[in-house]
Amino acid sequence: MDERFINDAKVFKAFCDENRLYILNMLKTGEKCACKLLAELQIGQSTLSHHMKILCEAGVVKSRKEGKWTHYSLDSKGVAYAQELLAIYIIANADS
Amino acid sequence: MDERFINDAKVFKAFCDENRLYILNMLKTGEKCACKLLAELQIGQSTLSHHMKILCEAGVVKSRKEGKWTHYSLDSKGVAYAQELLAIYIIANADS
DNA sequence: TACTTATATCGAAACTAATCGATATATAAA
DNA sequence: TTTATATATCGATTAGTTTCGATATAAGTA
Repeated sequence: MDERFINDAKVFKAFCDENRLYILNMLKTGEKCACKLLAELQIGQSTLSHHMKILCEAGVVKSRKEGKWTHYSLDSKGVAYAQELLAIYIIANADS
Repeated sequence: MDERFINDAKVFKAFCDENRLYILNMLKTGEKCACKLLAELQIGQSTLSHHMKILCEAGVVKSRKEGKWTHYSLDSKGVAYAQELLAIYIIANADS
């Protein structure tokens, strides 16, 4: 198995959990503090931290520390990359 | 948790496994028989069948029976839907 | 410095998904 | 009808993920 497929699967894994989709949906309206995300979700604080790590490592979300708080927002570059990646897998073209 | 996020996560789960990405990559060049996919992959026949079911249920792949053989191909409608869905989650816009 | 608060990390439990071998089904061929 | 082949389903196992509570870290406040 080409390592490419393993790495690409990691990016898509960011979108495989309903809590993460809910988080992404909240971030669409702009940067949010972890505490604000936590208040909306029905999960514990450590679980949120885990999901934010997955989203950040997939590159679709970026974090910014400000004092005690961590603010999260969509990372436009990572978001664009995820889109391109999906297109690569499902859009037929002359080259492939 | 809104059921919407649970359902949408199911679509993205199609892309979360490296073997499924490899299968999608093969299908980009056109319809393939299960036996041909199996010959390329390092997995057992029952495992391939399991992955094809997930891809079909997510709507990104369709199957066609011809005698003893089952042929799989990308489903352009499902593929377009998956793309739109991803865009909904990660592309900021004025409405959201 | 001591205390509080925000987030991250750790370890374990619960849940989900991938995989396999065996078997079932269905089609085709002999 | 018997046999062979292609794929699907079943049950068990293994592997990976989500979740939690407890604790650690780090920043701000008294």
